[in-house]
Amino acid sequence: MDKNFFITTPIYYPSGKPHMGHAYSSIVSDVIARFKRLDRYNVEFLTGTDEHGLKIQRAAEEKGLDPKKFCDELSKTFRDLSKTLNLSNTDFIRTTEDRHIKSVQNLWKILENKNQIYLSKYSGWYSVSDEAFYSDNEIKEENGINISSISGSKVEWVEEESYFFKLSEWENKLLKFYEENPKFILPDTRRNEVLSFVKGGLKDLSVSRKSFSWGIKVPSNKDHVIYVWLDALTNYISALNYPDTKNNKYKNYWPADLHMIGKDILRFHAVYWPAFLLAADLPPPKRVYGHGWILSGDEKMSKSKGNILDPLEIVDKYGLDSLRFYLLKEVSFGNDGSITQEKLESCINSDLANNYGNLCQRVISFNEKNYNLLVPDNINFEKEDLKLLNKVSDNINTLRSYIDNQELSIYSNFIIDCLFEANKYFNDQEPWKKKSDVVRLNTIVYVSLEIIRKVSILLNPIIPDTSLKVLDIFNLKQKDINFDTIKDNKFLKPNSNIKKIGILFKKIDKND
RNA sequence: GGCGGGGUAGCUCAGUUGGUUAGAGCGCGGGACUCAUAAGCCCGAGGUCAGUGGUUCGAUCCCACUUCCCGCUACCA
Repeated sequence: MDKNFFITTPIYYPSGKPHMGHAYSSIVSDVIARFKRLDRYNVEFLTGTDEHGLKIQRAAEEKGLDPKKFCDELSKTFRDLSKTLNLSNTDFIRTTEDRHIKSVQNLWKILENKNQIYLSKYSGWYSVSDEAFYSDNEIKEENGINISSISGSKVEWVEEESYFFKLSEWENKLLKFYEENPKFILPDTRRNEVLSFVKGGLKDLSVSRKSFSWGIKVPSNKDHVIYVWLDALTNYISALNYPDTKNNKYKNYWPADLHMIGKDILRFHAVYWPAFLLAADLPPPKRVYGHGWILSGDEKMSKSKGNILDPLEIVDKYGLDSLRFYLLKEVSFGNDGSITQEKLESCINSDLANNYGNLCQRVISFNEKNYNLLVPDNINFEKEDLKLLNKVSDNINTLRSYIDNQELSIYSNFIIDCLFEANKYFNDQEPWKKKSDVVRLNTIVYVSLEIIRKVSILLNPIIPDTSLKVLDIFNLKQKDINFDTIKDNKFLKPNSNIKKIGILFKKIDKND
């Protein structure tokens, strides 16, 4: 039986350039996607851009560009980001694509036919830059213009006809759904927030706009465009060829296993999205995970504070795998985390250079001097050898459960722990003193090579480039990198050739 | 205001279904070694586990109150 897994990142609004938050959502999703592939799942991994709305329309007008042309440029920077971050996404969806427009309009018609959408009127203070409505008491006047007292951005009074989705009808059905699916929203603290929000009562949701035109037209009324969430969220099924629910992609991959998102868009994914789907008689996704934010030091990154760490600059300066590793290992997953150059440098030096890099270096170099780059033959495992190797082999299911519960920090720390033990093993066994005991010496070197192989496979989802570089010294190909070979304590063929290895991670001199 | 989460070593965080000496990494001090990117290994210093009171033979872990931080939400208007 085929094992299928569908994971998504949010689709990103391309009105600014990609920032660390985008990079983080994408990288953690990629780690999970890659892990599931190691475990021989067919993985569909979706990312993309959300391109409609007044903000984009106005920005395009200012530049005198056709909005679609404008979006082509913006979307490309996010497509490029996927490449820069070495994402293994299998698709990249844009909300301006025909497949998506068709999908959204179809979902709309179904909701309309099921009497879930009605025409009424909306009024309120609207901020274009925040894309949010504010109530009267959230507005103040400054220098003769009205601004939001929350965000400080300019607001305008909007009064217009709008279609509404009958969200209020879904309160109890959603609560029942949450109860029956206790792990639908993770982490638990986010789940609590959603629950108390829904229990507080749901109002019908405005799902169309007349005030601008850059969007997907309401099928039955060309004066309206479909408003943001009903448009954007639907991307997850558009990419599976919805409304054709009989095709293999949809059949294999929906409902999605995991929507990975930032905590700021949790409500839309955990309340509106399942309500839309239930209302259309479609199954909701299996899980929504709202991860934390990456702060610069202990502050939110912002232009005014000048503390923005651009992911592209970081990758350029420190290398992609260093950034990926840092975000996985150093951020307690689910909580907010922070990144600074100092912490990143310290992480690179301790974990990647001294611990992992140096382990590879010392073992390969020892092998070269004593075995001329051949895997030792004539070995005999003793207790301490098996203890080290089985630390990985015996814990495959535990590792699977870490990933399936999005316990990414625990997964990362398990690997670090293996590295410490491997270094300690090599130290304690003192192979440089065992040259007269040939079988023992063979075994120590063999075990050391094996543990490097195993750990490098575990690291593959996190630092794919470096992992492949290390596994290449054993002449392993992609097909050898999976959870079947990882269990094997004698995967390496005696007397086979291995390759020399260069410096994996250069130490960073703090005086630079 | 309501609800929720949290305050554990200099820093980042684990943990304890209540039970003799509370853990890891980084940083710091010392030691032995030499295969290695002056890396790795060993030892050590450092914590009244936010405060007060209670339950208990016994609380960092349970309860109450206080205080500080964060999130969600509401409203005073």
